[in-house]
Amino acid sequence: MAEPLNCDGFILTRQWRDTSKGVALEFWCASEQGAVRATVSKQEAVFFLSQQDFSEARRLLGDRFCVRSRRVEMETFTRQPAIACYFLRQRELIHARNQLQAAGISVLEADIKPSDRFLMERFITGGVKLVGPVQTGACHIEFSEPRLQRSDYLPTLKVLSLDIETAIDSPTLYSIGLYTDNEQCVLMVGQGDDDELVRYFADESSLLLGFFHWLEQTDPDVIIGWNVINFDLWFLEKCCQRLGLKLILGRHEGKAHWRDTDDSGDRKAISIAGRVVIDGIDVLRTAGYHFESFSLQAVATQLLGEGKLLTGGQRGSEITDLYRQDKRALAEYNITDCRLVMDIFTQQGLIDFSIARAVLTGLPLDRVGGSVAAFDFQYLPLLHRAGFVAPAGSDQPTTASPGGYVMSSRPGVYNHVLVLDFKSLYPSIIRSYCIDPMGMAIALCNTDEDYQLVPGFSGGCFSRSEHLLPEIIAGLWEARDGAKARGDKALSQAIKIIMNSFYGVLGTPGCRFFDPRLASSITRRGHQILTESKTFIEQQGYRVIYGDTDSVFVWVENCDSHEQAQQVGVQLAAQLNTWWTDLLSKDMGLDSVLEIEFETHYRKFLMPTIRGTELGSKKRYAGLVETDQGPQMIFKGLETVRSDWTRLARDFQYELYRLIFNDQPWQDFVRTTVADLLAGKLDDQLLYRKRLRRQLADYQKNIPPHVQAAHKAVELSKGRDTPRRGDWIEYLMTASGPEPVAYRQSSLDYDYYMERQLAPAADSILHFVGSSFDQITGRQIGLL
DNA sequence: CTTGACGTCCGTGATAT
DNA sequence: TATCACGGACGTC
Repeated sequence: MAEPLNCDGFILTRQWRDTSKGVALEFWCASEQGAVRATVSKQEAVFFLSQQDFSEARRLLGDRFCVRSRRVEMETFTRQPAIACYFLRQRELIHARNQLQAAGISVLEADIKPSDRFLMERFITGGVKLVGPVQTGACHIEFSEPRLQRSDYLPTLKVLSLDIETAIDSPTLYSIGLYTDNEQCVLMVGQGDDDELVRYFADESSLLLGFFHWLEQTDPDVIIGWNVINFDLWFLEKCCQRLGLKLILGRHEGKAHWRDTDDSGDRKAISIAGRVVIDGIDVLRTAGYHFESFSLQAVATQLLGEGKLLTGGQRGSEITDLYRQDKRALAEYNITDCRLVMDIFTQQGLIDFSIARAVLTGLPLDRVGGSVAAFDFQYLPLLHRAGFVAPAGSDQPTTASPGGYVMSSRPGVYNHVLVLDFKSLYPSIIRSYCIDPMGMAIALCNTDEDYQLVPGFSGGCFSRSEHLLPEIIAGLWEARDGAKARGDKALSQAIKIIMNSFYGVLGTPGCRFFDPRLASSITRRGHQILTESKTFIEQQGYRVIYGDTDSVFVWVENCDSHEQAQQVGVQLAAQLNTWWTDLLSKDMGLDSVLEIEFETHYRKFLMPTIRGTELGSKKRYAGLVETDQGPQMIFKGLETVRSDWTRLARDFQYELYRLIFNDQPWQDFVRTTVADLLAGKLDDQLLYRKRLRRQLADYQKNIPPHVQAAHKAVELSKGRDTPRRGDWIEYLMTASGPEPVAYRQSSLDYDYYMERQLAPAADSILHFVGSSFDQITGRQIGLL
């Protein structure tokens, strides 16, 4: 029986499908009352044409190419009247779109999925108020034809951390670890007495069926894991195919649907009705975390200070040994990995981060990437209400627009260097200079000579009063300030990423609003702002020794105290802000939201030269800052922070810089390091680690060292150890060239390490103290 | 399916000397 | 044997 209900929910999944009566939409939500399914049927599919193209379309396809059409109160970006064309089903829309596009007609907004259009036009980005009749009796709440409205509701999601264990060399499933806040268990293939942790199943089929049953009973909203889609779930999919089962992971017996997200088929996406799958690696990347290795072991160690129960290269065979000899121990290992993933999510607030991102962008909770889609979701509904239809976007080859401005640097070792940087430069340019796709369309079509435009670059210009993007950015900016004030780092970070991506998409042809004039009007304005800021600072009597995109590095030459340097920094920032505000106001009548901040004071600073020249380097420097915890070294771009350099070189450079920055003797340290290296005391620091960025066979033009090592690994393991794309190659440099660490045959080439690792790591700084690695070590006899 | 430009460094392999 | 252009990896913003 049906009774009316009013309920707040949060959209987990969205789907559309064609039916005989029109397009049906299905939304699964999480709510206080449990899972909710809302079905909305009889929706029309829609795209737009300019009036002129509409006439052409009718000539091509006949009067009835769509079920109805309507002149709407909207214009194209070339200010032609727009016609909305409606279809009973999405497949008919797609058919018409393909025919029209083949005839060269611009079909507008034909790529928006019906479910997304439904949500975006209602500004529903996550939270939703559902009002309508519900069916009771099911294990979830079933809304039929409800009204959906945006709501600010934030859910508490039920999370399952999942991890499977398998044989290493055959597609055999051993166990599935399942970890929620309320229950932890391991389902395992084998004989044994069930206990509080482990439940045994006779074979893989019964284990999988047991898992599906467990999932239905536990009914989580979110499944998390580590590479969980491409490894765990894909492995289970393969098992199911082999055993003639269906992978039932969704609510209401929903089968998993798979989609390739790249050409190679290496990366897949999964969609499951009513549940979202969030991968720990993806969400950390999205949130801007960076780790040298994203292995669970490495990340858990860094974030939680604890690691897995089994580590190291022999893990695969250890798992098989455990499976044969000690299933209870394997279960402990399995559930530990589940717990580590859960702990990482909890500690770092990754579920809250995902929710915040979904709310801000309108993207599904589990969507990876999606900057272009996020822009559409925010922009299109506002654009429509402002009376415009979005352009079609083109795949024409385009003129490139420049990126950030990187100054040439003045190399040297300095005592006091200040870094001032513009806070969210590109977003603040968009706001201050009214950068907006619609605003540019309006300005370019304008014929009134007295109309006051905001000039851009590369032929771009903008309406002073009619724009959308500056307001969108301003809204995000305000939300970010709020998040910062509340100490909500995840949300603040999420907003920062989204603000920047809204600039990024305008510069990529994948975005329908792409236009080099838009991108250039942002980046070239950035060049101007940086260059003129430099001039201003130099007029105040300071040298600018470097700058990159949104920052300037200021040398305070005559300075003898930390306090004095700080004062200069604060003062310069204030002066620049006033100066820019006045300039925008006087010259262009604009309200500046540009804001430069005094960010860092380096007590010691090194700007290296390009190796083997006297030219200043870019994107590489180091310095010493005073913090509450004492002095701290900062390295950017140098060997110390590069994962493709050996531990030897990285630690050596760090320590050498530390000594020199602290005016301590360093010569003995260099000599000792060399002596230790030659004595074989540092052999554990000589490993090179590089990623195979492509398939082994694709390295044709030349064979770099790590690829040579990979080939040797294949050969020496008789093909059992064949590195694949994306794998790390670990190798050592030996008398016979690079050799994989696991199959090394020749002796280590210490000379090579001295010449190619220690010397370059040291010379960048020794250059400025009038010395060199060779001079200290006496490795080469001069010719004089 | 889809933010990117800019930059350094090492090593390879071709070419000139 | 020296020089050069390019491929490849990884970093900064």
